[in-house]
Amino acid sequence: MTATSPRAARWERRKESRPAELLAAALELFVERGYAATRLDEVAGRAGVSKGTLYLYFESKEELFKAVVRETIVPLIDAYRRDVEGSGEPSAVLLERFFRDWWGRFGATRLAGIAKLIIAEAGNFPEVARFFHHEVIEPNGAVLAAIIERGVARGEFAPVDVRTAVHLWMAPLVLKAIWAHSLDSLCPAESRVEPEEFLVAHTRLVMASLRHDAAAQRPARC
Amino acid sequence: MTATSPRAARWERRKESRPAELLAAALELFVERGYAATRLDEVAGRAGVSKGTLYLYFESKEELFKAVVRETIVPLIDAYRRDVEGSGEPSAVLLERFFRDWWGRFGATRLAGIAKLIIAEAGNFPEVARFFHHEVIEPNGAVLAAIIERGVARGEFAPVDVRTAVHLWMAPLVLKAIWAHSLDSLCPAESRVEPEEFLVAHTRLVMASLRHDAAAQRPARC
Amino acid sequence: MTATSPRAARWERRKESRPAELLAAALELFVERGYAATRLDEVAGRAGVSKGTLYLYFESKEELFKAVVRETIVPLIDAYRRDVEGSGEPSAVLLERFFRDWWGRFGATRLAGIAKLIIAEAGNFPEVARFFHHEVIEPNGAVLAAIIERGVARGEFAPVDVRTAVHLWMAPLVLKAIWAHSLDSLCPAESRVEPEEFLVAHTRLVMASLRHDAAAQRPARC
Amino acid sequence: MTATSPRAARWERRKESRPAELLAAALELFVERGYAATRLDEVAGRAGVSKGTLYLYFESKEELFKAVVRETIVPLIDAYRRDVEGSGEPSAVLLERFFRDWWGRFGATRLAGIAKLIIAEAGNFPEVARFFHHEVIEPNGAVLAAIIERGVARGEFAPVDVRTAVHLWMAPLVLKAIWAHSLDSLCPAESRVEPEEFLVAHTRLVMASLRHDAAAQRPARC
DNA sequence: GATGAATGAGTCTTCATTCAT
DNA sequence: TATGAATGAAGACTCATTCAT
Repeated sequence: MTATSPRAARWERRKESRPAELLAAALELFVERGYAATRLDEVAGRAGVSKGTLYLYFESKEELFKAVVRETIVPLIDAYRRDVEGSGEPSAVLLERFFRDWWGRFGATRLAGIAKLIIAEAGNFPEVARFFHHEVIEPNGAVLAAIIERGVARGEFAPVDVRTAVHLWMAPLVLKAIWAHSLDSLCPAESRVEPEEFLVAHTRLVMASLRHDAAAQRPARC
Repeated sequence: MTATSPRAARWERRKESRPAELLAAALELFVERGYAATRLDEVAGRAGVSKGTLYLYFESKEELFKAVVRETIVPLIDAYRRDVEGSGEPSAVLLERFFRDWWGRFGATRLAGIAKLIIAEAGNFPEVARFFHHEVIEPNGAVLAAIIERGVARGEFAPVDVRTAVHLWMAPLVLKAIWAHSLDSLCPAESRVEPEEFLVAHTRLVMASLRHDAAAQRPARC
Repeated sequence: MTATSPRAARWERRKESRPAELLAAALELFVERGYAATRLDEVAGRAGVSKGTLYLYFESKEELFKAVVRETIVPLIDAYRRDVEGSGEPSAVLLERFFRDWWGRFGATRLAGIAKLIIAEAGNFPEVARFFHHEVIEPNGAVLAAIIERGVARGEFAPVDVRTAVHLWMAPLVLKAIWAHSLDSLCPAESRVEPEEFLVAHTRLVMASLRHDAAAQRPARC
Repeated sequence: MTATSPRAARWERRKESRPAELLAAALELFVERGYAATRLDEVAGRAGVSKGTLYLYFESKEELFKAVVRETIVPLIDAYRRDVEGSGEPSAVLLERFFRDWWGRFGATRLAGIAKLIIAEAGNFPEVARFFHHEVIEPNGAVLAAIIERGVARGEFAPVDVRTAVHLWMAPLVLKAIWAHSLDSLCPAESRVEPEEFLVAHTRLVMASLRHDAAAQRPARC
């Protein structure tokens, strides 16, 4: 059990030497096809080793799957935790940066694939889903919540229900990230929206709702 | 198994109702476990028939899968199309009703499960994913786009990029719907947000962004 | 058990009412595809009845198979037996007529298909093969043997080993008959020989060997 | 299972020899039972491997079948082609040797089983049947035809219709060969004729027909 | 460590057979 | 009698896992 996360006993990291290529290949295929439809033969093939070699590093397909999730997530989370720090800037700036960072750090990375994978496999691997929720979703939500609370406390934002806001504000980014690993590659390009454009619009949307007069909650002209 | 008739349990002729029962059982399992991890044995079992009976109605597992998607979607879409009509009401009312209807019609129904399933299986069944995109996502987006354009044209809404807005505004509802079929059932209840509450907050968020002064696109206090 | 054949106890005929269409359809398919590859569904379909109806007349696929063999063979054999009678004609005439009759009665009829079928299924249905041997091959050979013996006894034919001659002389006709149900339909027509032509040549071949001077057994010029 | 090596019985690596062992086992069973009635389990069992191992070497049952046909035939044909050469001997000697060689090379070998198999499965595998016709039957017929033509050209044989003669003269040997794989093993030994005896009689029959005076085509005493 | 041939439990699929109608 | 929906045992095929090399 590593020292970084005393919470999840079952999710300890093992040999550091474990070939990253195997995990990378497995990640790609699991994301692309799902757990059951991914064949270890192909994972091995894509990593350039023989099938038997996989078993030198992972006890079973299921352990490989868990390792992929764990090893992909943990470094991201660890790095993330180091970065989230207060500052004297306006909360709106923090918020805007939070969204932009999230996209750069998570939405546009392999974590997005993991998210899709976990949504797909939650029913088959509840424990993995819970791990993901606990290690990724909750901490991330906590950071966003802290920014919101800071903004409200400092009178910068209109008061909101924080828990709801966290869900509501994350959703577009999360869905966009997931989408990139499923339908986007299959659908006509002209119906897609560029991430940057999407990100800007999303930020604008959130910001608009935070203005104090927005709290009046009346749509225009009504 | 379904105790609708007092006849013999083991052997029953029900050609009429069989396909629907099989599709319902298959839908549940496909959504819960994904395509590959769903055993036809179990589908049959859940529908109260033997494995062989499945093959009287569906040529193969893949055909069953496609039928599940098609038969679940088409009636919903058909009903939906009949309902989408103009009116003299303010666009904001239309919009609000659109979101609420969407949730009632799609988000809270089995279509949400299908959506999750298709996201998960897009890589394995690209044509099914395309079908879904073409039959569900696009038409739905078109309706929302029409409402937005109407609002803008009538001067009720501030001008927006319609395509982006459609994606942005649908995302929270869609993700909420998908979530209900994956992580929600596994995660602590206290971290969840009630759909009604979420819907209200979402509507408020969108409405705020539509006020003409919101179009100034400056976050509060900045 | 019918009176016509007291030998084969297990091969008794049953209900006369048994639809001939079923047997005819089954015969065609069994000959064409073999026992295992023939589906009862298709037999029923070709006979224009439902699958269940087959079971009103035959206890199982195997019984159907045996019935096909039995019912096809027995009438032919019965008719055959009535025809084989002595006469004052030269043995060569008898022999020639025997070959021609055999072809007309057997070689060009469905019996040829049965022969092919039994050769193919002998390993799986040894009992059926034995029945065929006993009811068809042996009696037929006996008739030919009688003709040969008559010819030799009357000094018309050079002496031969009767058992060998029977096999040797029947073989071309039998193979030709079998061929008609397997390779002939698939192979280029120009490589085929017309039955009539073949029959004539075969008769000539046999006749040549029966001339007394042929018994010298020296090929030409040697 | 094959006790060639003293190593572990259950687990053995023999990539080199496996295919041949599998083909041999498959040949036996296909010939004995036909295609459909042969279980891959049994093929594997007879070859001393597990079912899955078959699939390391052959993609499917059908491919195995085709491989059996191809691999059994091709070497025989190849060897055969190398042997067929002219000589200064009398054509009658060539002809006699042809029959005897054919029996030794084909009639008494596994090719006879293949022939039976193909006759039985022609309807289900027409392309295999065509392959057999093209690769075996036709070339073999061509060799025999060449001998006949040579004999006629040199005035050694009476003129005959070559195509008919080829069919007619091959038939007894072919049927005898086929018979060995179907009815012969089931029928009383006393009704059988030894191959050697049969071969001699057959040769004699053909030779008799080739004498110039036989060409008169009148049966004895007629 | 690395390999890949071998294994066999598990799935999809077929089809002979049954039986309520 | 006739039907055809339903059954379930059996067979082709897959693939995670093992292990001799």
